[in-house]
Amino acid sequence: METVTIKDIAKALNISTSTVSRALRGSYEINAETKRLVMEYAEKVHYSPNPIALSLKENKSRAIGVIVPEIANHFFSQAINSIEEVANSRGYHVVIFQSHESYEREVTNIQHIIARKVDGLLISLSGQTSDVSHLHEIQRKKLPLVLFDRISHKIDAHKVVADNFDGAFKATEHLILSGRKRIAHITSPSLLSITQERLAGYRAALEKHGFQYDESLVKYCGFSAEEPKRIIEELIESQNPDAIFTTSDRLALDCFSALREKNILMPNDVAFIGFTNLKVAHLLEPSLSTVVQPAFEIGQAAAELLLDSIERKTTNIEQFRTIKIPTEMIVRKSSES
Amino acid sequence: METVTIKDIAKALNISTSTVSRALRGSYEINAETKRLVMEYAEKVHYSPNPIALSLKENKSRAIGVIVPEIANHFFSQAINSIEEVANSRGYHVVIFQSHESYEREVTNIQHIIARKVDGLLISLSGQTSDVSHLHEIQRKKLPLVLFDRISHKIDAHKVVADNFDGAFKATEHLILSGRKRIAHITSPSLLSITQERLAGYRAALEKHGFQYDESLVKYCGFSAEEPKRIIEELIESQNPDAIFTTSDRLALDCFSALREKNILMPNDVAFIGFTNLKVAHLLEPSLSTVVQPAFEIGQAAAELLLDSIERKTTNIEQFRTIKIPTEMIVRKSSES
DNA sequence: TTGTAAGCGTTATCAC
DNA sequence: GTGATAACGCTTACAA
Repeated sequence: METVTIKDIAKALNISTSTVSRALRGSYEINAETKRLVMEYAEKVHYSPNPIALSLKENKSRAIGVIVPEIANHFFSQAINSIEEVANSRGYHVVIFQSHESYEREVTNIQHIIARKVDGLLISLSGQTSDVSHLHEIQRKKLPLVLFDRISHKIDAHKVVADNFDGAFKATEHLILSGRKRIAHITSPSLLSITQERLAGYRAALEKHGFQYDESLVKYCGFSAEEPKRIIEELIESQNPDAIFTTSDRLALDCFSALREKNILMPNDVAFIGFTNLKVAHLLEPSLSTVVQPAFEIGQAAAELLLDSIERKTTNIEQFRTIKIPTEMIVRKSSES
Repeated sequence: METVTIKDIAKALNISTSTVSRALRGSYEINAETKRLVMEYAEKVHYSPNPIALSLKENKSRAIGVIVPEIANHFFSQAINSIEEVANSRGYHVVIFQSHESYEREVTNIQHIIARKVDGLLISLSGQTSDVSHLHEIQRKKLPLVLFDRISHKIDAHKVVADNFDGAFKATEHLILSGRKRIAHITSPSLLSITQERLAGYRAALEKHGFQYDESLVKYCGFSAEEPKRIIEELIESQNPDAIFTTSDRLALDCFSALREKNILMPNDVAFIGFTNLKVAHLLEPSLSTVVQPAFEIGQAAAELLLDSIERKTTNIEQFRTIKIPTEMIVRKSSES
């Protein structure tokens, strides 16, 4: 990787490196002619400043770290999409890490991130994360931090989330209003903030309409390939729901698969709604109404919040913000049975 | 972002920075006691070396750049997944860029990448990319480069691809053997290497079985939201295919949608096969046989090739390799009409 | 075994 | 208006 440095330019032009530097960054105290000369030569040899040297000098890397449970998950890849967009437009680069839903790997990632000297960190917690001392460590080091989507209440920091309560409320109410009585809720691990918020929305809707909350209709699923399948089959068999409200593409698909196998028809036998991202959702199953996860908006807001936080000099007496992105419900005609 | 440096340790222990450095990196020419002291203190104050300083010194960043058309695409996010895994396990970080299928943005990304001083680059070309002088520029700078999936024949470099010819051949033959006569092929922009390879496989299978290649059954689609929809509808209407072989999740979904709207049944009226990634594929439509895109394996092989190339000192007289990953065809019973 | 000093590429602070 | 010099954090000849 051959490179042209400021030194090479200085040597070639028989001037000092400081002059070159000044010319390049358009300092005013410089001879117009010298400046032109330098600029021309720099252009000619494709000079580009070494960002690593800059980083060392300024003690910042113009890179932000992003830790997500899994890249190959539509929600997170969409979020990363917008994060990348915002970051790039503001001159930052994005360094990606995956926790693979493992607390340990999340901690390791954090260590890497700290060592890497990124200027800030965006994180969505793993399904196993309960203890957040690794995040406190980040804050102790005064590294700007924004949690998004899967957050923790054990830490005071910037947060960006979907309005999961409202989304779940709307979803559940939709099922109720279309006449369903036994509305199952299949959701993510109970540890996660999104799980709790959605459960609360589900319960609130039930209560509003005079339904009794029935614990046996609620199932938490991990991220393995088999567990959801098993749990869902069990639920369908033993609880006989006439509607299902689920919280991810993955779980929705597993539900469809299970229903298909048992020859249970949607929307006749079972009405369905889910928090999903796939544009495919309604192709998959025309009766699938959806609460769209605002992945793009969450990533965008999180990245902007982080960059603002990085660039604000007076980072000390900073108020932590929590941004809640509204969700949109898309109701398919065919589910209005 | 407060930090402990080697200097702080030296000062605290009243020794020189070089001694600290030597102790830390376990140099042999050092007193065991001094070493212990340094190690202990470093541990205590959570010392971690500044990778930026290292980078500057060694002129390498231990980061690799990845340019993909779109992160929020299952194929690429899966590929990034394995790239991240390989890179991390070998002590590298992954910096992500998206071209958004735009040649211009690809060029800009390359400039960023070069400026960023990554140690190597993985790239999958945009749908608009024909000219590859930006890649030649990369090579001129002796920056290790691996093209994956969407490659170009205009450049001699390491490449990792799926066996698209074979996959397309198998897919087409499968449709032929199940009795189909008018097999449409809906595919990506004709510029792309994958498009050409798959088209060749499709043609070869037709020829083997004595079918005449019919241009009007082959349609190229861009990546906009509307174009594929329009093209597909037109094709179905005017050409009356009894089978469709398509080359991406996106296109498969658009086909399903179009067929549904026209009340054309699968697999009775139309048999279907596609290059897809979604595990969902067969849930979507039980008749969908699939040639699985080996995204994970491609990413893995590409990352390994790149890192080997980076770490091999004698990068000069290096043979360029092309790795072809086999594809697997998954045939659903119900498509054997 | 340890310390001194130079150097990686850049900019800021002094002189001149 | 320009040039020398120090500094960012670290490693490594070279001296001691």
